[in-house]
Amino acid sequence: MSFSYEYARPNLTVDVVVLGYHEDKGAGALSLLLIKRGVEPFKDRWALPGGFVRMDESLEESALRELDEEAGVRDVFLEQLYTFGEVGRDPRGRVVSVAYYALVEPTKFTLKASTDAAQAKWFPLSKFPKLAFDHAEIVKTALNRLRNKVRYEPIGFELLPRKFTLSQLQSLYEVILGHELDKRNFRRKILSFGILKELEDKVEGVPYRAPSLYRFEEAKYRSFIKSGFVFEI
Amino acid sequence: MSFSYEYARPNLTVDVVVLGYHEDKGAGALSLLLIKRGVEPFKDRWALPGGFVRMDESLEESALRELDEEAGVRDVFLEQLYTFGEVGRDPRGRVVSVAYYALVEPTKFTLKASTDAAQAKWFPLSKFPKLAFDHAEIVKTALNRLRNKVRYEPIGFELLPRKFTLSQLQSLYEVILGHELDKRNFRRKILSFGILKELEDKVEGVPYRAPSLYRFEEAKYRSFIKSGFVFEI
DNA sequence: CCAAAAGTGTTTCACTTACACCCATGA
DNA sequence: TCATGGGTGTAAGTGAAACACTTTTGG
Repeated sequence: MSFSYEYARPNLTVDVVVLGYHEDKGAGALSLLLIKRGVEPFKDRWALPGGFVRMDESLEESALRELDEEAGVRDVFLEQLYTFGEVGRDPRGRVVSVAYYALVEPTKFTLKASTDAAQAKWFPLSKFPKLAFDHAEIVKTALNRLRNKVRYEPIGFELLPRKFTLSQLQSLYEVILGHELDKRNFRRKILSFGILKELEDKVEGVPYRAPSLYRFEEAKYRSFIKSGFVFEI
Repeated sequence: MSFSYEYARPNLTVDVVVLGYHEDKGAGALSLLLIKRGVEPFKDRWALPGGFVRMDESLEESALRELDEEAGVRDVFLEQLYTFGEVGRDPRGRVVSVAYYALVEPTKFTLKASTDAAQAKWFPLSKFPKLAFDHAEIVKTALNRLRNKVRYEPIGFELLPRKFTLSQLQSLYEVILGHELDKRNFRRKILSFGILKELEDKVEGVPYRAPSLYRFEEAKYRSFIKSGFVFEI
C-alpha cells in the first residue's frame, strides 16, 4: 500500500439495526435485536450487533459476518442506512460507523446461545434498554427509513412468514406507519398491484372463517417495475 | 486511545458530488464540479473533490473543508449520500469513502484558480470526462438521490439564485425529472403550497412581458412542515 | 347459537390532467 | 408591428376515503 501522506486513520466499524415483527396474539409489534456487550466500554450494556471492518471484506460483507457471528442471523434483507462519524461518539477514540438495517422474520432463526462474549435478545421497540454509544440515534434513523421506505417499496414482506394473511399484512403496515388503515381500501389496493398470489391452503384451526394465505411474488414485482409500475401504499 | 484489539484499519475519505444548474440562454442544464488530480493514482484525471478524513473533524466537517480547499465552495446544501467500501475501489489499498452531495448556485462562487495541486471546473452532466476511481458510480447515485428527493423536498431552490421566476423553476424541475411539465398545472401547484413569496421587482430588459420574481420562504416551509404539510411535486 | 375475524361495493370528494388564448414588452 | 415568453381558467377523469353488513368457522 502506498499513500503520499500517511494520515492518522479513524477506526471503522459497522453496526446493524435488526428489526423483526412479533405477533402477540393478533396485536403485533416491531422488535429490535440487541447484543449484550461483554467488554468495556459499556460492558454489560445492550448494543447493536456490529464490529470492526476487516481489510479484506466490503462493508456489506462485514455487516453480514457480524450478524452471523454475534446473533446467528443469516440470509436477511440488509441495506445501508447512514454513516455516523461525530468525533466523540466512541470513548475509546475516533470510530466511524457505517450503519445498516436488516429486516427479519424472527421465527426463521434461533438466536445464538449466550457465550461469554455476547448474548443476543429481542426487545420490543416500544420498550428497550438504554443503549451503548450513540446506538439509540442509529435505531431512530433506521425506524425513520423503514417508515418512509415501506410506503413505496414492498419491504414489509421481509418481516412476515412466506405465507401470510391480508390481515397480518395490514396489521404490520399499521404498526410501522403508526395509524390504522381501512380494511376494504387496503385490500383493494394491495391486491390491485397483482404482486400477491392467493394460495390454495387456508389457515386452519381458527374459531372463525378461515382466512386465505398469500405469497409475495417478487419476480412479478421486479418485472412490473421494469414496465414503469410504481408500488405505493 | 485504547482498543482491546488493534485491527488493521481501512483508510477513510470523503468525496463530494457538487451539482449546479447553469442556464444557457433559457435552456438550462445540470453541471458537475470536478477537480483535476495532480498526483498518482489517476494523475491528470478528473475526480470528485474530496480527501482523507482527519482525526479531529466529523465527516460533514471533512466534506465542507475539502470543498472549500479544493474548489473555494462554501455555504452550500450538503447531505450524506452513501458510503462506498468495496475492497478494490482504490488501487493504493483499502479506502472506504463516505460520499456527500452538494447543491450549489454556481454564480455564487468563483472557482479556485488552478494551483499545481488541483484545478476545479464545471462540466455539463450530459458530457463529462472519464472519472478516477469509482467516482462515476458515485455521481450516478447522487443523481438518483436528487431525482427522488426533489419530488418531496424543496431542495431545487438550492440550485437557483435567491430570486427566480416560475419559468426558471419549472425548467429546473424539467431538467432534473427528465420530462416536461404543464405550465399552468405547475404554477398552480407550486403556488398553492404558499412557500413562495412574489417580490415587488420584476425582471427587466427582456423583449417580452416582464416575469415576476419569487423567493423561497424557508421559514414558512418549516412551520408548514410542523403542521403536517407535505411538499410534493 | 355465539363469538370472532374474513370478506365484500358503492358513493363522495379532491386532485390531477389536458388543453388554448390574450398580455406585456423591447427591438 | 412583430416576436417572445408571461400569465391565466375550466371541464373531464381518476384515485382516495369513508362507510356497514353478511359469511364462515370452532367452541
